[in-house]
Amino acid sequence: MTRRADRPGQVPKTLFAFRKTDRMARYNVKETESRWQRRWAETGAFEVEVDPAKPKYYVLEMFPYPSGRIHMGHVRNYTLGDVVARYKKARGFNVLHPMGWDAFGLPAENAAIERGVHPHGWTHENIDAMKEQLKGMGLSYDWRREIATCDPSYYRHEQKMFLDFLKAGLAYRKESWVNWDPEENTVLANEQVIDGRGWRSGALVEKRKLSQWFLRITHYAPDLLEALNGLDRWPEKVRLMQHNWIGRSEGARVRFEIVGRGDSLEVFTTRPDTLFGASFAAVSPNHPLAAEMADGDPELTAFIAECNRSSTSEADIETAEKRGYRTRLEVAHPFRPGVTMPVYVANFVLMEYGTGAIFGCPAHDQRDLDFARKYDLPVIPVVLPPKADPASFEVGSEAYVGPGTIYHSDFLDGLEIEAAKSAVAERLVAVDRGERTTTWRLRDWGVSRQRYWGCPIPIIHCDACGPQPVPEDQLPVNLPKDVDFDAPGNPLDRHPTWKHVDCPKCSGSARRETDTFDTFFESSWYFARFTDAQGPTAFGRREADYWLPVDQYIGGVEHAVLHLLYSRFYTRALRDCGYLGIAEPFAGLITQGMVCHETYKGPDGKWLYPSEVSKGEGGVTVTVDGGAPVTVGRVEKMSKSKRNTVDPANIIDAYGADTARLFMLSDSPPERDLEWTEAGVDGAWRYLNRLWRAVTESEIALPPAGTPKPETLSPAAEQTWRSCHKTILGVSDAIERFRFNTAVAQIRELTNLLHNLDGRGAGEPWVLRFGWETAVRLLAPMMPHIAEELWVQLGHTSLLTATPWPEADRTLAEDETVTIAVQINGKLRATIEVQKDTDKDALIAEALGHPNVQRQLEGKTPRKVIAVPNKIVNLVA
RNA sequence: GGCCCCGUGGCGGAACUGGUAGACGCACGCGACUUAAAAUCGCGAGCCUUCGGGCGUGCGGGUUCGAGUCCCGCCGGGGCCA
Repeated sequence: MTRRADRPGQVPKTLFAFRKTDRMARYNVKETESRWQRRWAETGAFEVEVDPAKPKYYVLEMFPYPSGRIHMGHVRNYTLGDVVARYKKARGFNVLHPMGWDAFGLPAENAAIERGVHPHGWTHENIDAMKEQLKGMGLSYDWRREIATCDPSYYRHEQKMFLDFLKAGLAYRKESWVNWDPEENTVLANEQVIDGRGWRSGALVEKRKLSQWFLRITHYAPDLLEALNGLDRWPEKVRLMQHNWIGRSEGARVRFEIVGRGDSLEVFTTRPDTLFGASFAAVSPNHPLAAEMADGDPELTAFIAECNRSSTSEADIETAEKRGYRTRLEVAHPFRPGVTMPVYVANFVLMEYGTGAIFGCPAHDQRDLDFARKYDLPVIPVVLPPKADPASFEVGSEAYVGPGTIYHSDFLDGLEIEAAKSAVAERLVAVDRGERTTTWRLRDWGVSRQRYWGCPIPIIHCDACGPQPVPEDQLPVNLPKDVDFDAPGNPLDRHPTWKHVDCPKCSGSARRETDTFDTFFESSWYFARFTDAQGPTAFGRREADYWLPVDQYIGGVEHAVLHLLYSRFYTRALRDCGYLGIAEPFAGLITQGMVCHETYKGPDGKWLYPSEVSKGEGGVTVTVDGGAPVTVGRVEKMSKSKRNTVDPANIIDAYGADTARLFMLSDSPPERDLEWTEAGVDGAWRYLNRLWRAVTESEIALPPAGTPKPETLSPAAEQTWRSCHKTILGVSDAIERFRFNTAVAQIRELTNLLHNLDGRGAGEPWVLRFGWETAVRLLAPMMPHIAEELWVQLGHTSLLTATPWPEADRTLAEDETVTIAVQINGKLRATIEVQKDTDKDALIAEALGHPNVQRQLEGKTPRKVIAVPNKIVNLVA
């Protein structure tokens, strides 16, 4: 059985064989690829400047975190972007295609803690290593525009932006509840809390109230929602996710009078129509009223503390058991004189949503029902399902949330739900007990992190003057490098000198803010910095106006909400602070699928790397050393934990970048998951070699480059020539629609045709030259190195990268004849070859004359005949 | 639970607005070359077949001359929101 290299690091057997048998100039992948990479760099092939005379096109791939090594996800991402960039360049666009590093973040600090290396050095070493790897992929970046967000020349600008946001009221400070890891002395994001414990320390996470900086993303909530409609080159899926995340909901605020006190409890509800079904009220454990009632009540204090120990994420709250504590407070129903309801502190009410308080209508809300059953509260149905009998309708263990008619509800009786919502709101306004409102699920963006490796927040805290912005002439606030990671918590906090400064207002002694920005801050504007990466300001207005928005942005779906939403917000904030003139940063978006691989387990049940297993005789999978049986598991996303990763460095080393790139493009469309298979890479590799041999080892002497087309072409030559034109059109269209897999398929089809042309007929050598040139030019965005090399082999001296995209002759791409399917009763019975645009009657006559048709009809005349020129004939017998 | 997406050969996937289902590739089989193998090249291939044809795009129904494509209802997988 044939086998490819089982270890990615090993040179594939195919490569050995090829080298041994090849007598002529062989294709030396390594030498060729690095030579062209050098050539592109030397000629500045991808360096661009603002040029108002040319149409611009900005291609951007989500920049990586410099972890030190590229993974297959990067390879896929950057290959997709590179195809678009190179294609658009060939199409005459002034293409901006930059790359940089999302260089702040936790892993650098973890490395510092675990291995005693400084985040700065660690990050820069990683950048150097990854840059080398990226360069080996032959990507068409303008490397002069490279940025690293941890560089003060980058982050100083966002410090300035933050101060501008502060002035514009878009940034503010407030206390909020956070996940606190008591062992690490830091705040954790919700996704860093696993089962109520810190993801690294394993300590039980607490909720704490902390003063934090926020960006007022909610100010733009209506626009961020509305403008999704205009993002017509975004995947519907992503727009939907953002729509849900922003979560506009219409409802009402209702103020319930607290019995025996002068004040009232304000609740938000999306179902004001069910007000008469209310049987309790509940506040969040973090509601001021809860704190007030807990004062002197140890049991409630304990309950609140317990709630604060559990996760803050909505999904966790939703699945957790609904629990509450009954306070001694009662509230009065606004429209039911004399009726009062108990007030609970409940673990399923979120302080951050609405008003942090709800009324419970158990009959028509599942959470409220669960709660009511547990605490034995009344369940009063007020929405009668269509056709249900009011006398017998009851709510059991499932709340009724469907449509219906309101009953048991005084002045609302008989109304439909929507009408009842309006009626209640009107009445609430009339008695000054509430009104209609819209609330949003979206919350302001907390940007403070108790971390060292991030952008310092340019604020000075003065006991006398409060928080003061760092004066602009003192920017940037540089991160000090002399820090230690010996103790948990933020090293900036315990730095001996850094934080001690004078207050810019009163000159008294004050302290620097020791929190740093969330790293989503840096990625919210890097696309703008790329337009003018070396400039003294964040970016020039002229550059930004010319290049922005990004025409095509490409990255993983995992950023569908946060990064993409933050960037949309940030761009609006920058616009309103006078930095640029657009609202939407990304006009087009592709979210690529994951790169997956089979999983393997050894006899001991431990995961094995693909490089540790081998598929032997008869398809049995065994370990490479020892030959022990291996269990082949499902195809899953490549991950370190499952060990189903393949290192791109090994693949590029063994097969070259072109092969890796081709494989990334050929099998699946970009948005779908891609299964990495050794066999697939082999296929790409074989294609590359076949192509090389076909052009360089052909026994047919091709006419010199630029030879005019001969007068006469053999029928085969004519056919092939036309196919070239068809392929140009087809491939162009496929690339425009990002269907790279079908683009590759069409080129392969063309090269198969060229292989079959023996070159002896009239004009055939000319057509072969034209065909191979066409194939090479169409392949250039995908396999740029071998394309350049073959371009030279074909006798050209120009850089293919600087050569325009081939022009198709549309009249040649259209066939003179078409094959028409002939159906009888919708079933295919024959095909006929006719001149293009043959009219209906002629089609029918031709079809009826076909022997298969005559046999099938057995002399009968069809009852009905459908004929569509250039398409089909259907005879209904 | 709600909303959205996806179900096509042994496998990845093609099929633009309804019009010859399965392009291209992987795996497979046969043949050529070879002492032999690998590589390479050529050929074959959805399934069944009495070689006329029959059946086929998750299942059931519908619209249509005609449905992978449109509509309704299920089943299965995935995603987002609850």
